[in-house]
Amino acid sequence: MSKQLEILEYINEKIEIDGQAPSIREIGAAVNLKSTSSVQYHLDNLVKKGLLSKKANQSRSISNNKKIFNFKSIPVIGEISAGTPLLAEENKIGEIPIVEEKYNKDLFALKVNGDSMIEAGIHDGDIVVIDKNIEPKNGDIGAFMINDTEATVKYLDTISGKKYLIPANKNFQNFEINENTQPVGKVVSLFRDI
Amino acid sequence: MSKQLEILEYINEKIEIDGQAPSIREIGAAVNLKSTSSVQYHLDNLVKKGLLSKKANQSRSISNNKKIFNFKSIPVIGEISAGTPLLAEENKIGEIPIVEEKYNKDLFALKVNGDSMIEAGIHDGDIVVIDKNIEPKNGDIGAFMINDTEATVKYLDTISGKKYLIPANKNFQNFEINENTQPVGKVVSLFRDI
DNA sequence: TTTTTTTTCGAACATTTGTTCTATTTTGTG
DNA sequence: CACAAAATAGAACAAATGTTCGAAAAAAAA
Repeated sequence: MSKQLEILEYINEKIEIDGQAPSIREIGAAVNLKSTSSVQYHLDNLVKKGLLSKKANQSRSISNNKKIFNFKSIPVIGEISAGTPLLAEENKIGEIPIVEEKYNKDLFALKVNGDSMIEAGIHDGDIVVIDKNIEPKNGDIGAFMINDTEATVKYLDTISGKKYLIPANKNFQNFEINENTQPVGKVVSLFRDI
Repeated sequence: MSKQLEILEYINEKIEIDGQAPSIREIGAAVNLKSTSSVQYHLDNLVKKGLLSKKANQSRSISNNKKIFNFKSIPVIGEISAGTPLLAEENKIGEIPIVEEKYNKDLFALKVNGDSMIEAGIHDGDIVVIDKNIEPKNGDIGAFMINDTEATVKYLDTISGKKYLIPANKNFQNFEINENTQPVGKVVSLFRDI
């Protein structure tokens, strides 16, 4: 393997493991180059090739120029303990990753319970991502809090002037929205482990 | 805001933006502390509290001790260009994030085309994650290459001794596996934007 | 107020680290 | 082989950086 590649791989590995780039001398030691200038020589070439960046006169400032996919994570909410707010830490059962472009701070995820939405392709155990920032409109799938104790995922629609939560399952009944039903947000995506 | 918090936030911000921790003097300049030892004083306390870590005598080695969710990404394959291998770079239409614990190098994702699996809750446009490392068994949902030109997602099962690819849609027909049908892997999870 | 504790400063020092220069060695090529 | 190019070494230097100490200032407590 060429020295250049060896250096590149060592740097990437070091950044991955330590979260910090190595110093010139550390690189030299790792790839068996006894002189810092030998390392500099290869670093210069790697920078010229556009494979690395570094700041002048700043220690451990090497960074690789890979296209970076940045991910954020959002909390996953499971069963809701009585009397706790939906997003309380104790209801959290995990985190799921979201690409940065889709992320916003009003996103969270809910583990779906039951088969009431199975005809919409939402299965028991699926995790749905909800955007609190988007109020579900007629025809949307949304998350709703009922009596502050239960979170449910349903279609929202208006029938003869009245608003209903509508399951996607013939075995379930529509539920007329009352003052104890609060919209939480719109379902924007879905995850499933098979 | 307390100096300690101010320092903590500056460090986190700096790491986020630069991908590299600040030096003691940079911190001092940012939070208005004229002496490096004043900064050290607060850093020591933050380390004692367990909020930060740092390596002795190593520049820019401060790291925050947040619980880190590490994410990896896997390629998403769209339409397969004729004559190209399934995972060819030109067939790639994006990346999706995967939590590190679930990740392995044999994972990739496929954008689903059509409604043939809709009764299994897999819709047109969904993205299914496939593990090339797991050969689909009877009853599993798997990805298969047909004639090296088309990737399809179907149930696999044996009927009267013959192996079939079985759609989850009454309007589609079973397809008997022949020598031009190659299993690619098992479908292990699913993503959908709604 | 007095006392104690917390916080800040200044300066000096020791390492670490990046930079630059020239010379030597190795490698590739005609 | 002779020559040129690429790669490595060595050393010296400058700058960045972490560390430590004692004293002063500020804030909190008694």
